[in-house]
Amino acid sequence: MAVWLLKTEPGEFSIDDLAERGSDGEPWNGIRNYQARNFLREMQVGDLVLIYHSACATPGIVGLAEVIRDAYPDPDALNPESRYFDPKSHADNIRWSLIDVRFLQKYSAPLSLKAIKAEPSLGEMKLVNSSRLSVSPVTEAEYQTLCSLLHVDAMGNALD
DNA sequence: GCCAACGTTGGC
DNA sequence: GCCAACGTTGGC
Repeated sequence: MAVWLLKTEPGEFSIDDLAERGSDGEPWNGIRNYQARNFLREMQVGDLVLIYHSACATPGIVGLAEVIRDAYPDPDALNPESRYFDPKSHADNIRWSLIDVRFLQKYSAPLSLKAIKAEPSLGEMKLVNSSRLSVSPVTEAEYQTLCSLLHVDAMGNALD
């Protein structure tokens, strides 16, 4: 089971919005970057997903989700009415993919980007050194360190 | 709102 | 296939 990190702007779609979706989950659409898309295609049902809030007052990791549907072609790419319309995609060749995720946890104490950057052993995180990538893998070691800083277990439950 | 970083596009 | 122009991301 792999661990990933997905960015979202809370003004667009926040961890609270994901929580409201409950077990139905949410299609994580709108990824329009090849590197990010390729990571999406590697994701599998059951993989864990750290949810990161960007472009907000305190950017950081705010919660945990899980993948509930493997990557599939993004129908928005074919819809001229969609903000995610892609004129270069065609019905027999859609360039973009998405996955579905569902809410697991909202951390009572989020982990800020500032705190992540302050931890030397997290210096190789894609989040840190490839800062514009909206979908990125998290290594097992990185995940353990993050959980430790968040004071949670691997399933996001608070440790006291 | 500024702007640095960087991915994408398209002319040549 | 190079690279300048352009658009987007996202921290600050």
